[in-house]
Amino acid sequence: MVGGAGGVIVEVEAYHHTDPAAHSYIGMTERNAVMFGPPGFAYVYRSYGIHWCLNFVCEAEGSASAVLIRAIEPVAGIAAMRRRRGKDLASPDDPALCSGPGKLCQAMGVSIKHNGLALDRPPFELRARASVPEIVVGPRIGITKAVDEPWRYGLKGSRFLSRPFPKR
DNA sequence: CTCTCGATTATCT
DNA sequence: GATAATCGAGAGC
Repeated sequence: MVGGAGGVIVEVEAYHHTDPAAHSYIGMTERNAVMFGPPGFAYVYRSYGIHWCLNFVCEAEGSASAVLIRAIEPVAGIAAMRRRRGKDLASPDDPALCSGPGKLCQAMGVSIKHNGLALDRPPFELRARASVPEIVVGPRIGITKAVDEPWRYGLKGSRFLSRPFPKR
């Protein structure tokens, strides 16, 4: 979680430098430089000029890989997140609060200030899951290249996914 | 409920 | 100047 607000990650997408849709595909730029650095850091960028997206830099043979956080299940700081979203969400656990890259970043107040920060120091707090949940895999969403690559991972049956996964 | 389309701005070519 | 790993509103079924 981030800065006292956050929740359980329920959906992610994998990217690495051989992926045409990844920012690290073309090569290192000023923006994605953190992806080429050591793992365990946050990579934050702007999408369509108005949304923030949060990634975790991962270790994958030094190949500039990262995981995009697509959705979380709100657990802490829900009131603060609702305030930041500026929406009148009917139910306290409304999936619309964090069911998407842009939404969860807005909810947790993630911005360019968090780019390149370590995930094991404030305001970040990364904790391991108590047990291994059931995971499903599916095609990725919201990109224009290599959409069919099955690199989207989600928590099976979660109501907080940005979109439901296909049956398998 | 599903699908289409416009908004908005840092970054890249 | 063109592009984008999205969101949300609004039209059409």
